[in-house]
Amino acid sequence: MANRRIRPERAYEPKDIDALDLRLLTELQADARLSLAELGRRVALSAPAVADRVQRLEESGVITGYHAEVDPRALGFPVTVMVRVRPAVRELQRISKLAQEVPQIVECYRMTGEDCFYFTMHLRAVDELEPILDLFTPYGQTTTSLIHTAPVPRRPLPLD
Amino acid sequence: MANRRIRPERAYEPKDIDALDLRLLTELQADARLSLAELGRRVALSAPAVADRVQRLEESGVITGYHAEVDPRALGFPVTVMVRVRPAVRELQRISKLAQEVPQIVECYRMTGEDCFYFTMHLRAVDELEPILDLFTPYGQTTTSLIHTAPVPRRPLPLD
DNA sequence: AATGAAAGTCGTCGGTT
DNA sequence: AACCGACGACTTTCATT
Repeated sequence: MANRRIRPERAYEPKDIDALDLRLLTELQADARLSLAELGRRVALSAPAVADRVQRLEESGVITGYHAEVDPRALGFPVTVMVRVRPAVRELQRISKLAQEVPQIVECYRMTGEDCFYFTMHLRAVDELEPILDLFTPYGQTTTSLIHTAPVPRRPLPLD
Repeated sequence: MANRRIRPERAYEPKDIDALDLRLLTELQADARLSLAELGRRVALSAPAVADRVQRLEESGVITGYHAEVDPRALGFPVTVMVRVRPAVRELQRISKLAQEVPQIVECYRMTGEDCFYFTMHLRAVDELEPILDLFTPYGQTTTSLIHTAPVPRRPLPLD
């Protein structure tokens, strides 16, 4: 067998993030459209100082993006589905690739356990479900759940 | 048994969203900090017109927020865990409540199937896992997976 | 429903502490 | 690392179409 060296992702390095950075991150997680001036008022810093810090957080990869959150139902996607996949042997890559190619899938993760993939998708109707699942069944066993409610809707990381 | 009337959430109503709105939503999903002026340039509309439309999308609940996305690992949460819960009888409410109360949990959903809750959390170390799972085990059976990678990192709803 | 113009606010840059 | 001041850009409001 080939000598496969495993290269772990760079281990966790606590970039030097201070309490002020955490406050800025908390504010921006709650409202990404706050002006730099308003952020400055909230943390008692001038706008240029805030701009510097935010730019540093972006460039160091702490902030990875700013996104409007939309309600899929309001946009004609009333059905949200979570699918777990237990892959057949040697089909891991194919499942990753398929997930990337199906636009209705808004996230897919690889994890430990038998069902080592899961993905979430938003559909215009339940009719859309079967043809999508049929894309995956050749390469693994799927378990599908319709999402009803969100006891905890997506919320920010607590940074206190 | 009491007469329990089930009130469904208001059925999906296609709010009048036109192609221009969808373009604005696509832009704001990709970059929530775009200025109204820049949005206007991209969709060939004046800044006040964009401001009107965006405000309408916010007030009608299509846009539910603007959030900075952060990398949990860069902030000292190198462990991401997905937990499914198969509740014991009559313990559904208690599980919802617990999920709300554990700050490391960043989302929790109720769904169809035997494991009818799932939640995701970010931890500073695997040591944190056991005490959190122990909060839930009195009320249901948990299945835990460590998340490795994201074949599809969170991405916007396709609105074409 | 969108535009153009005006007033106030904001982002950015250079220089300073 | 943060502040200040200045200029250009942006946001917001209002009158107009």
